[in-house]
Amino acid sequence: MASDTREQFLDTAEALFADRGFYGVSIAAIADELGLTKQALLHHFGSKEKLYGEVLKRISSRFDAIEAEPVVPPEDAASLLKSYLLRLRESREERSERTRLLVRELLDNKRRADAAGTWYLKPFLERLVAMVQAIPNWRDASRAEALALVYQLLGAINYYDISEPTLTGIFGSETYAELDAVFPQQFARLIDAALASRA
Amino acid sequence: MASDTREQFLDTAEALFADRGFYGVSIAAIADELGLTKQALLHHFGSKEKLYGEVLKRISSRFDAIEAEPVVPPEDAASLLKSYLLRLRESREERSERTRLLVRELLDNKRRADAAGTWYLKPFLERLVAMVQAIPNWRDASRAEALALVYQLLGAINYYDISEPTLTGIFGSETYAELDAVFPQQFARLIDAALASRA
DNA sequence: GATTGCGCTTACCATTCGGTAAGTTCTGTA
DNA sequence: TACAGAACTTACCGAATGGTAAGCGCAATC
Repeated sequence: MASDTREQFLDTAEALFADRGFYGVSIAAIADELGLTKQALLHHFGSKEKLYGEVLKRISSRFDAIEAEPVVPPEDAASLLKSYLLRLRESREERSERTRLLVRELLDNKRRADAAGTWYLKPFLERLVAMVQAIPNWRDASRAEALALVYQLLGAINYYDISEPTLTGIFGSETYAELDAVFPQQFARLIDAALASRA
Repeated sequence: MASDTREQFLDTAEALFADRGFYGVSIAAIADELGLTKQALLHHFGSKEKLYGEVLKRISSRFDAIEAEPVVPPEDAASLLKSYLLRLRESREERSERTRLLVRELLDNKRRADAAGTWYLKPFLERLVAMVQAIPNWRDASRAEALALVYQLLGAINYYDISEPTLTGIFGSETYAELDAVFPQQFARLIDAALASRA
């Protein structure tokens, strides 16, 4: 059960980093969560930076796993992309923590470019761009155009994902629930409209 | 020149908080930037939290300023919203710092809900929702539906805004420049398509 | 049955953190 | 010219930070 502790450290570190950010979490706080001392953590990971790096690495590998998923029955390219994006959205429950961490990394990696040198998003984005360019309307679109579209759609999901506390704060939890119920349909319409926008 | 120093503190604090986050910046670092001591900062603001609160307040008031801007010639509601969103996007240069800070606040305000109790985004969002509901196609849309749309469009912009370092890191600066050139047109098309998506 | 190495702890350290206390220097005012 | 208050500074402080050093218990190995 040696690597079990390691895995538990990575789990709670991921959760806490997502919640409070790199500088907002002390290694002692992470260890406390497991009833261990911070030196136990340092024993396994060497330093806080390395722990953070391993958390990112693990997320990266999970992205690859999503990619590798069988992409359901071979439909036309447009509905393939659509179903992929909708599936991405549906997995919010399990994904929101990762999204928060990812957005924090987007904000921070200018300063800590060394650790982020892995660019774990790259294959994910490439895959999406390829899916867009497989759609007839978009065949003649440049890579940049396809990427712009992809990024706008991802932004629509991810920005919403990190806004739950703020939105409930502003509008109250019942209005937020209503919003959350409506969001997927609206997003589906947005995808359709965006993909059709290119004559 | 008394309030000048105050204003300078707010400026550099805003920049540093946007860059590194609340916990990533010490008040000493902010003061150093101006060649002053952290006690000078405390003299003006009392505490780090209060300084942060004032930074948010100032951003909030700037949002109101954007709102209050004359909304150009009275066109139809749809192009009104479109031009507003495009103007919002165009001001990215001056806005990106604010966007980063805002996104950090979206991520953090669950923990620091007291300071964020102002919900400075509310009037801004309300205004956008009203603009959507003024559009014929969207007149019968629920508030939640309109809000979902608004939030998706805002997400498309803001998520992109905070991704510049990552995107240049992944694709190189020349590809990013290409992407950045294409983005506004693509966003304009996204708005059109989204607004038209409702029959 | 001694030894080795892993998982972990206690003890400790220098540094940095936000914040307090007590001046000092300058400027405007009566 | 005396005084008040604003704008700072130097000098601290206790707490928390990330990290080092050394050792303890225990299981596996020879």
